[in-house]
Amino acid sequence: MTAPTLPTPSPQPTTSGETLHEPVITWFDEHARDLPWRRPDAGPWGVMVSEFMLQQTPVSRVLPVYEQWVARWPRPADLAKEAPGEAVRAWGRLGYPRRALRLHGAAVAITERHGGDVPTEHAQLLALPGIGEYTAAAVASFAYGQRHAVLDTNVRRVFARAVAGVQYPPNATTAAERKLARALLPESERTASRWAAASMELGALICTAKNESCHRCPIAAQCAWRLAGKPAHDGPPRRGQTYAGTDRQVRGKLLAVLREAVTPVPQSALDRVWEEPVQRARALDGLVADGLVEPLTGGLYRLPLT
DNA sequence: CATTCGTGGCT
DNA sequence: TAGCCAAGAAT
Repeated sequence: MTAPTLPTPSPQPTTSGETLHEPVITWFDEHARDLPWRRPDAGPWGVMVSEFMLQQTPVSRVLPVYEQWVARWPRPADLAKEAPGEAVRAWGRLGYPRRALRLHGAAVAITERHGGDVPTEHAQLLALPGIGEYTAAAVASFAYGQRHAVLDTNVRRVFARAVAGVQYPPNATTAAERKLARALLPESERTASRWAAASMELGALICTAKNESCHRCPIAAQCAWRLAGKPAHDGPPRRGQTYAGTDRQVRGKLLAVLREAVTPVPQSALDRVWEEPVQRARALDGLVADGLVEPLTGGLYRLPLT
């Protein structure tokens, strides 16, 4: 606190990991949300279930469904022995129901190939259906405390602002971002996994896409974007996701009917969800092709039993 | 590398 | 109100 006898650092990289880790982790220790998948009793399977559900889906919507899932299927083997359609039904209205199918498939693979335990190796996780670069790193880091660059949309935004000095990261993850994430990764496993969770939480709570709260940010003083006067994003506008009138909307309506049905549904019932017959048929075909819907003889449909 | 794939709350 | 946005993966 006194006598700054050390020479002023002024390092080459304007933002080193050391200048970020400590304040962000300290902030996290104080402000982290108490989420069920962060509690010790969640275990690797709970972490994995949460990661599937959180893909493109807000925490608030995941919470109730997560609780139901882990209560009903406390281990991968419990889910594996269910019909895949039950996973789709229990997915409810979380969206992107293929995730439910993939999570079920991952549970089957874990049961068959890994003795029922969520694998610990990044490469093994990556080989499971529905697990990509981000989720593999997240599970390895959050569930097993390993040292991985966990690069989700929140972390990418934090890096874009704090380090690159721009408002938003590129549309798709770039090699430069991966390189930066690795360079900023703390040396020790323990610190690296905390850093992963902390930097993600910072993006989710403080360094948000809109209405960011710089006044509460632990690294505001070093943030390149803020220091530059928070310039607005320039370049091509980011493609908005349209929804109304798309096949996705039709698929959603079709699947909603099938989720509610206890017995196979006749074609006529599905026809009522959408007027336009060509698009309706295309959407239903797509669901069948994706394995989300099982066609039976006699024009009946149901959620997949196998 | 660009698209596709749900859903609902918020501004 | 009509976008905009939310812990991506697969193709």
